[in-house]
Amino acid sequence: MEKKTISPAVIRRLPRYYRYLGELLDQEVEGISSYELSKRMHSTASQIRQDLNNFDNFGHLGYGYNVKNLRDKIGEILGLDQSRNLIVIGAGHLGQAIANYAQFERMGFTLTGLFDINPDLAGKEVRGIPILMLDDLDRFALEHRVDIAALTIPKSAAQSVARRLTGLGVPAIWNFAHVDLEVGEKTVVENVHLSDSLMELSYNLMSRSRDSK
Amino acid sequence: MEKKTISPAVIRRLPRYYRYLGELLDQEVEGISSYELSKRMHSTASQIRQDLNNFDNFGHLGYGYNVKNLRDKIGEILGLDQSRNLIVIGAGHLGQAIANYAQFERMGFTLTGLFDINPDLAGKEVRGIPILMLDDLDRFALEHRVDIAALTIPKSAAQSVARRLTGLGVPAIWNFAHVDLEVGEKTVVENVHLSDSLMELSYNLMSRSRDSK
DNA sequence: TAGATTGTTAATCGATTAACAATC
DNA sequence: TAGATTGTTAATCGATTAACAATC
Repeated sequence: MEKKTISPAVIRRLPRYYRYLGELLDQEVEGISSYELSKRMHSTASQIRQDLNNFDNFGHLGYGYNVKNLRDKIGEILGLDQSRNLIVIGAGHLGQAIANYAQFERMGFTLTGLFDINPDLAGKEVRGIPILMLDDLDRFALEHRVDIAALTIPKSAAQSVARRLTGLGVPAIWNFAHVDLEVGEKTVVENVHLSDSLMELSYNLMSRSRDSK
Repeated sequence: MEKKTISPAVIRRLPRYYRYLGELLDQEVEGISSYELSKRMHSTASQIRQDLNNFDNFGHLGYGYNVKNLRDKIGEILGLDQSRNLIVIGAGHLGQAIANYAQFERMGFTLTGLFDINPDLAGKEVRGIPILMLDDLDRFALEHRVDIAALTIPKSAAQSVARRLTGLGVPAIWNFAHVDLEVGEKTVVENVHLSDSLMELSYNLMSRSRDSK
């Protein structure tokens, strides 16, 4: 159905294009050349043209790209035109931060469930969604379609919950626990390893002070 | 002082090595070969040897690598042997999640301040650290050394706070707002763009269902 | 010792940058 | 039209994988 496969390096850049094109849209910019966009994004015109040519030919010779068309197309490629049900497992601060992040709804994600093991939280609502006990997960998953489960639980619990989720047929896990989950090939896992990110920051901070000496 | 420069691709992998070596240490594994480690990490022995040879020669012929030595060395390269003061700006759920994450202290990061603009939060404590008002930031920064500021505030406020931080001489920003901050070259910025991460997940979910057809 | 495993060079693969003919 | 800007090919750069002599 789709033509050529798009390289991982390009995929990683697509959300960033999407974000910048959204800003341009807010600023009511209708069209932009690869060169102008590259200046804004601190990228290169060459890379932008290479990237965008992975899908359809959207540019207009002598004019550039239509911001709205291009953004819609990228959104489509990223699957943002689909609607996805998201549950959050772990209703601590991190879980609630994600649950509260209304922005996600704009990208087609709907929070449909929130789970924890702490009985004190049972019934408490976040944006109209009651916190359920983890024991209810199986029943919930049978009654509702779950596309993505965000895992905001300690790493000790993450692997077993992940296994349970794949068993229930949940196709994608957004993993915030500091472990690499071992799941079958068919399950999509996206990791957000905050400690890794902080370590990279730490390294850059080190080499910065080294350079300035 | 340090020999050759280490490539970005290697740097990005170091935190992951650090994590796996920590697990091995917990399991009281003393030594491991590049081949064994590659199986655990779903990587290749060749890449591991290439990566580790960026710093000192740590391997022992016919034996492999000493887990403890190697982990310490990687920690040192990442700067985890230094102690760093961290402040969190934005005491919402995300900010509190980070403030509460005790694990960071093990890597040499100490939470020293927590700021918000909501007067209702003034004086409330998180792990013994009182929430201060953003107005107090300048005075605080003059009185205490701040190495890293985590920005867990809406994107509309992020750029101006970032400018303020750099003005105060804060060398590094851990940015959770969904904008790319425009700061001087000397400031280290590490971005955690959750929406980008979710979009990448969405893409992978799309292509998964495409493949299985 | 003999088997195991490194460090390192060479080969391959992928990603980025440069260049320019085509054309709106 | 003439200037601007694309799509795309070729050149360069960087990262990964393969191979193997050196040696504990």
